[in-house]
Amino acid sequence: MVVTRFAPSPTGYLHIGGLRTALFNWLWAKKNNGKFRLRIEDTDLSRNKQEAVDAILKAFNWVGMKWDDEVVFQSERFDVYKKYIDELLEKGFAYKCYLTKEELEKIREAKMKGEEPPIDIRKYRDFKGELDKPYVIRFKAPLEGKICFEDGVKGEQCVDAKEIEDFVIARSDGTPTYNFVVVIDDHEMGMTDIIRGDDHLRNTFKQLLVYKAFGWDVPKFYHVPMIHNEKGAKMSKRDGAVDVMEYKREGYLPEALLNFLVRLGWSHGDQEIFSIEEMINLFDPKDINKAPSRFNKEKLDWLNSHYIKNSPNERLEKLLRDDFGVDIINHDRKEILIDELKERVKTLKEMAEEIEKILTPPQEYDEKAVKKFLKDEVLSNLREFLVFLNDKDPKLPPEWHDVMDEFLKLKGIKPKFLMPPLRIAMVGDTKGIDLAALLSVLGKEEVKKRISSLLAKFEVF
RNA sequence: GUCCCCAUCGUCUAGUGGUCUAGGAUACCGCCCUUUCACGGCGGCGACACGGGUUCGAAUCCCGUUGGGGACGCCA
Repeated sequence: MVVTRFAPSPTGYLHIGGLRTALFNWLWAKKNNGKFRLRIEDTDLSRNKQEAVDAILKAFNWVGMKWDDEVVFQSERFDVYKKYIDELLEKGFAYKCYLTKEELEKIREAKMKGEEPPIDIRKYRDFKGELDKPYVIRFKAPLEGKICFEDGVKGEQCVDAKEIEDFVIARSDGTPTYNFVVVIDDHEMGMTDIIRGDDHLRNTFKQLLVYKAFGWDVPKFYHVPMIHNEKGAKMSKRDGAVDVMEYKREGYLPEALLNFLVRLGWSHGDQEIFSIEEMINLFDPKDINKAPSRFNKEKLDWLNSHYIKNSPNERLEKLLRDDFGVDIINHDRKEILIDELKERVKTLKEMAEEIEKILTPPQEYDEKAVKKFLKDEVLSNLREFLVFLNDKDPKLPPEWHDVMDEFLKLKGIKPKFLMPPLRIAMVGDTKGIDLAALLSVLGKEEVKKRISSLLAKFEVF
């Protein structure tokens, strides 16, 4: 059985790049009728935050990716790790290192500058005694040879053993570190396939050594290139929306986000639109690209508008109410309103704004529009239309259309002397949904009110 | 600095030696539809980073250059 996982560290929110990695893992598990598991990597107690965990789980809920079994928290498994660390210590695969933080800092600085470190990081590798000083536990990495593995995306990956240092597996406070616990958990959780960002490629070699030390089977690795920002560099908070939930707040549908993300670094011929079912059926990590890709908001917008168009009105109404505080559930003409709007907006947020704009009487009138369309004779048209409306009772858009037509014929005037001004009276400018639909949504009384308001402001007696 | 990864339209990508005068999508531009703005329809602009090989033949294979990215923690 295929078992995959997503293993975020709780740092505040679910990152958009993390979501794509999670999606790939989830799809692959689903496709193979396997399991997709969640593990919170919170070994660094100083950074552990409960709200962060909640935020991540919430994001998963929003996009509808369900994980199997219970969520594993590494912070609750320290005794397990301790056992394995002791085992490595006993078998001579690991050792206590008494180097101080200051000494380590010097080594690190030298490495970054490309200089020879002043102190050998393996100083205590063969030290037999015990010192009454704080220590970390390091893994004894091989001194020579090559370490290799077959990456499912990038092919065979090798590194010279001397490139891999004796890495820390337990801190001086006894807590275990990432490269160690990942292996323990992936093994105990039965992981068969690991799809993760290629920023982990280097770590894989260290992890391989741990697998080997325990004699465990090594899962299949797939290292997927990162998502870059629109400038081509690693995405960071500076780039705006990196928090998945930000997309919810901005009015994106989860399936649009998922569709967008699945096509970032993965493709299936020319296909652009994928339902969740199609993604599951068609996804295969062997089709993941080797090159990093850039985040591209226009494409996301396009997908989102596609999914909005294809959403049932009822769903849209609920989202509008729950997420944007625009409640039109009881509005008589809500179907017309939603039908009109869903065809033209890119986001739910935009839709909510449009609804507000329509349902709220205009506070002001667009200057340019007024100048262009509200000539004196036009105002008298509006006044006459107001009267004309008295013994009419249009309800649906076609009826409103007929009423306007009739009026135009009766007066012998062109549409532009009635329609744009009418629209200005309704919403304050000349842009928006079909006029007949707009009038229908507002209803005759409101239409009259708004015409009167406009006349009151511009009519000169 | 060291090691590693990558390289097709602005962007996401198809493409695995001949069917490529390189396909799709998005963005952009134009036309049509339309009282308006959008949507939609149609059309257009637009790329194999460069230089060497290999081959009858290269976007596809090899080498180098350039460019971009990543890793180098008692973070994950």
